[in-house]
Amino acid sequence: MPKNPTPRPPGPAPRERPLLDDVDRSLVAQLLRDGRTPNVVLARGAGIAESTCVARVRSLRERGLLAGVTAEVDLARLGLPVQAMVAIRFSGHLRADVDAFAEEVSGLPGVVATYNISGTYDFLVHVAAPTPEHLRDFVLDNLTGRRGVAQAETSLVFHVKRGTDVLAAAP
Amino acid sequence: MPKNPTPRPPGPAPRERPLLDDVDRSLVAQLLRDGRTPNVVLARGAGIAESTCVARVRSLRERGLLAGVTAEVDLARLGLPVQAMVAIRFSGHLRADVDAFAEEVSGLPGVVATYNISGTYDFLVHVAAPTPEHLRDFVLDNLTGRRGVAQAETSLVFHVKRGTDVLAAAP
DNA sequence: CGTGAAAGTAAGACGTC
DNA sequence: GACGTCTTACTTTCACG
Repeated sequence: MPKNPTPRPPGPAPRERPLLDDVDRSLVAQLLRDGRTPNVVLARGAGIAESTCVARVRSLRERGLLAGVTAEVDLARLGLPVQAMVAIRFSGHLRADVDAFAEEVSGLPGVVATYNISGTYDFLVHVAAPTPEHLRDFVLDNLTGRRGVAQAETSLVFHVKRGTDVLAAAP
Repeated sequence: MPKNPTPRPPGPAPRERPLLDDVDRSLVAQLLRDGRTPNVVLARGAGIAESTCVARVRSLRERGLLAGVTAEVDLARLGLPVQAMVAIRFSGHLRADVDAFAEEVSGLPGVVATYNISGTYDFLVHVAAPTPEHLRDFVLDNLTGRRGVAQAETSLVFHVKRGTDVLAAAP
């Protein structure tokens, strides 16, 4: 493992330089639209040679900017037509309880994602279930009853639409 | 285009048969973990021949079970360290306003996803911004001021953890 | 429908500028 | 760092069980 030239002390946002030039930006944008975009197309789109493109993408991966690639599935057609966002509020806010929550809940069947948030609620749990009954059971069995959980408010998710231009907000 | 043997009349959930056998399940699960999993590995994992695997995956795509493949990015490292979930409540609930909301908002820079939900709020907008100031501007400029929007409650997103076993809930 | 083997295509490593 | 070429590995097509 190559050690970083600047060991960057613990801090929130790595805000040194452009960090991403126009080429990187183009590559990330393309891979965001289609994670299986072939290297040739990637290279043409960014205006660089194929071999250079391989190197750039690898660099992006090694620097952690590109985390991974995942398939997008239609949960309804997979037999999970009932989706919900469950807002969770903690009572004691014990550090141990809060920390364990996301970790444990993310591994439960049907959990799409867990959001640790500020405000009225502490967590949002995005779940998918085969039927409303399954959803109810999931909430009662896995969320409401959990240590430290004070309240759970369930909202049905009618539709999810992914953003198409997230990157445009990056400096 | 091959026409469907069963034109399936308008209805909510396609709940005919297994719809997915064990092979399909294995393929989807693998592609969920890594959308770039090579066909060879996919085939071995599912216990089928490579050519069969190609056919199965294509079938899953054509049936709409596999929608697409997208790269996972580290928003913070991309210069968007401030994430928020903005809960939106509508006033009049005009069909036109509600319909247009998700469509338009999803295209705005910084928007990760838009959730149309039931309950106290009508929408959740997941956004990413470079700084808290940018977030504030985004909410005021693009959400609060929008036609039909009565209230917007912003919660910072500290951490997002994707579920690791969504499929296990499928029947 | 599933399979094996051959043809077509893309990805990754190397030497050079 | 970026490039072009070459080797390797993967995907895909096809005739067949």
